[in-house]
This record gives sequence, structure tokens and C-alpha cells, in this order.
Amino acid sequence: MQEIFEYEHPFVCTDAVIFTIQTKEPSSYRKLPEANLRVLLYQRESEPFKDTWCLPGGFLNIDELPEVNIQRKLFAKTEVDDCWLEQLYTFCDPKRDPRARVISIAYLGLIDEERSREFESKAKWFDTKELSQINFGFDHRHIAEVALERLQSKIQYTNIALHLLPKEFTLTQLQNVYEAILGKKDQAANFRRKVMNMVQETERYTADKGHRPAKLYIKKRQD
Amino acid sequence: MQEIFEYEHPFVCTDAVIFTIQTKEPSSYRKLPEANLRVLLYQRESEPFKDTWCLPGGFLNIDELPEVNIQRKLFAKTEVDDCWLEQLYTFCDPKRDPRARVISIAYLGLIDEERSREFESKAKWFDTKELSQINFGFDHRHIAEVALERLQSKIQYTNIALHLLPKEFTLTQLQNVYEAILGKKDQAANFRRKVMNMVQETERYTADKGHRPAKLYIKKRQD
DNA sequence: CCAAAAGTGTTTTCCATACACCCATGC
DNA sequence: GCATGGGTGTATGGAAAACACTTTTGG
Repeated sequence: MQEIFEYEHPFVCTDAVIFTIQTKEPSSYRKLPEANLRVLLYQRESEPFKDTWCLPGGFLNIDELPEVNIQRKLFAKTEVDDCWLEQLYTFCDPKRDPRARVISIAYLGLIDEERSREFESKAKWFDTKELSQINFGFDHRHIAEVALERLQSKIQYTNIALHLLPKEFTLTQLQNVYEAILGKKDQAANFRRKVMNMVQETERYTADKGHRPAKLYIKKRQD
Repeated sequence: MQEIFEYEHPFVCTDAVIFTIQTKEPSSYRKLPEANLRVLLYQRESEPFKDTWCLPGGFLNIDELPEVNIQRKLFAKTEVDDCWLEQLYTFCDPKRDPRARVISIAYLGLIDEERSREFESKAKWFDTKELSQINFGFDHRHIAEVALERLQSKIQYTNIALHLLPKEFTLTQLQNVYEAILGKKDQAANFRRKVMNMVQETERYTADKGHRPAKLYIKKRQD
């Protein structure tokens, strides 16, 4: 058993695929989703892959939890400071980092639109519809694609979409999130019935919008 | 960047939670599922956790894919040689191995009943209903529980249950698999309609069973 | 004949969808 | 009033569940 500790062994890093929602200005004819799903990338300043766009992340210290490590690296590289995260997948291709064998524990993260506006200085949000045009480093295009698929899948049977909205939100905002992620429109009446079991109404309403105020909802406790 | 390579960094290992089905002798009154779900464990021969029951697995070599590593370790510890596997989760608690920081990339595996009978010499199959009574090493009880939950969830929207059966099987066998994993009974007529889209009938039948022969099915191509 | 399991047809319930319509605000 | 988006009731089609029944073997 002892001899294993002398072996050269892989490095471990974390990477985070952070998504947010960007609301578009409403068009007069309502034909397309009114929001975009965006992913957070930063530009690498050193080799390898200098100047490519990369997912925030970094090497895992010897006694550090990856959940803690990824929050720390995320803050260092993008200033995002407190964000919902869950483990996505562990990527292990021996060639994914040209410097050494590095396995990456990837996380899927979601942040609401209001907070996402704070982070444009050090990092940049990219529309997920344009993933194919981004000049990615490492295997980060692949990781981002896996994350997008996971998000599209999990939004349909969990309430994780609520992490893309502020604490209080309208059902139309929530519907825009679903439409941006799944790329298809729902009917308001049906959508409302579908999500009623994950939200709870408040006494408050939106105001000054030039139309009927919308009731504000919060996440329902104990699913 | 260079300095990271001098850091003390975590070890990486793999662990596999291999499930199989054990058919029970039919009872006269058909009230309970006719099969058990079982998990493969081996008894550790060295410290730490000597004599406890553990999941097969081992340390990852510097240039080895974890999928290759786990098949190799699985064969070494249990003689299981070719088994369907998919990544389950990566377990990272810094205290999970008392010797050192070791993160574990865990796999979920399935093997059919006929083949599972070959492996009782080096390893042992445990009924998953008795997980709480097993003396596990490391965090392997937790890993096994996560694997069981994942299996129960994925069986409902994928065709992975077919990996627990031989190439040709009857619909009753398939129903027993579902009932053993989910712990509830279905009606034959409804169950058949539900799985028809994942199976394809053959020209062959069971025989000599003392009742009407059952048509044999195979996995349907291209889902 | 009977026991046992395989296999099928029909009814009922429920839920997703579609669609039609009303409501409340700013201007 | 009217434009705009918020919000609701009802009809409908299809799947899932419940139930009743027939078929084919061995003994």
C-alpha cells in the first residue's frame, strides 16, 4: 500500500459553468423567447491557451473541498461571490491539459440576472446560442456543452430554474427562463399550472409597467 | 503556473457500485417482488478498514482513463471482466480515507444475473435491502446509497434496466427487475405497454415451464 | 381436468395541451 | 378608449392506471 504514495499521480482541478438569464427588450410581435441564456467565461492571461476563453476554476489544494475551491476560484477570476452550484461531471481525458495529467471536477452554477450584472468587468457573459463561435481553451467547449444539456434536462423535473431569478419574481419571468433554456414557447395558462407546485404567492405586485401588475412569487418550501 | 506542480495534491481513485438481480423462488401467493437487487462487495485484506466490506476500485495511474482503471480493478478484486459502467459522482470528503487525501470517482455498474453467478468466489453479493447491516469501509456505504438512488431514478426514464438481463429475456423477467429496484408492483398489461418502446420481440420462446411459454425479447436498436 | 403464468381488450381517470376569454394598468 | 401584458375557465385528446378476461403449457 505504501508504494502508491510515491507514484506520480494526476492533478485535480475544478471548473464551473455558470449560467444566467439576460432579459431582452420586448419586441412588438411576441414570436421568440424574451430572454437569453448566457454562460460566464474569462480570458486567460497565460499559457497554455493564452487569450482563449475559459471556464473559471483552478487547482484543488490538498485539504480543500472542491465546492469551496470552486467558489474561491470563481471569485478570483470573475468576482462572482455566492452562487448556487452542483457537481456536473468529472472530465478525465489524459490530453485535456497539455502541461500534465489534470482531471477536472466540473460544476454547474446558476446566478440570477440582477446579480449577474455585477461581473462584466473581469469576465464576460456569452449567449449560449453562440457557443460554436467562441475560441475556447482546454476542453472547456465540451464541458460547457455537457452543462447546457444537463441544465436543459434538469429544468424539466426539478426547480433549479428558480436559481436564475431573484427571490421574488413573476410567473412571466419564470416562463421566460424556461423558454430561453428549452427554446420553445409555452402557453401561459398551461405553464402556470405546471410550475404552481414549486412556487408560493406573496402579497406583493409589480407596478408602473403600463399594464396589469403581476403578482410576485417566491420559491415554495420543502419539495 | 510552474509552482503548482510542486504542491502536494490529492490522490485519485475509482470505486464501482455493481448491481445485479437475484431471482427468488416463486412463492405460492404472489405478493412480493420475485427478485432482489444485490450489490457486489469484497472483504478488504489490509489496513485501513481491514476485514470490512468495500466497493471494488483502486488508485488511478498517471495516464490511465478511469473507465479503464475501474474495469481493471474490478477484475482484480472480483473477477468481473466486462460490465456496463457509467460515471456516478466524485466523492471528495478530505476525511474519506484516513491515509491521505483521496478523491474517488465512483461508477455505477450493472451485470446480468447469469454472469453474476461466476463471481461468488472472490467477492460477495449483498441484498440492497440490508445495506444498513453491512460493515462498510471508508465512505462506501454512502457511495452505495447514492448509487442506489441514481439507479432507482434512471430506471424510470432510460432503458438501463436491460443491462441486468441476458441478451434474450421475457417481459416478466424485465418486470421483476423493475419491481425489485422500485419496490412496488405493476400490472402486467400496463407494464408491457410501458416498456414496448425499448424492446423488440424475437421468434423464440421459453419452454418446459409448466405454463404457457413466454416470448423472448431483445433490446430494441436505436432509442 | 387444474394450476400457473403469459398475454390481451376495455374502461376509467388523469394530465398536458389548446383555445377562448376576462382583468388591470399607463397613457 | 386602447395597447399591453397578467390571469383564468373549459374543452379535448392521449397516456397511465385499473380491471376483467382469454391463452397455453405441464402435470
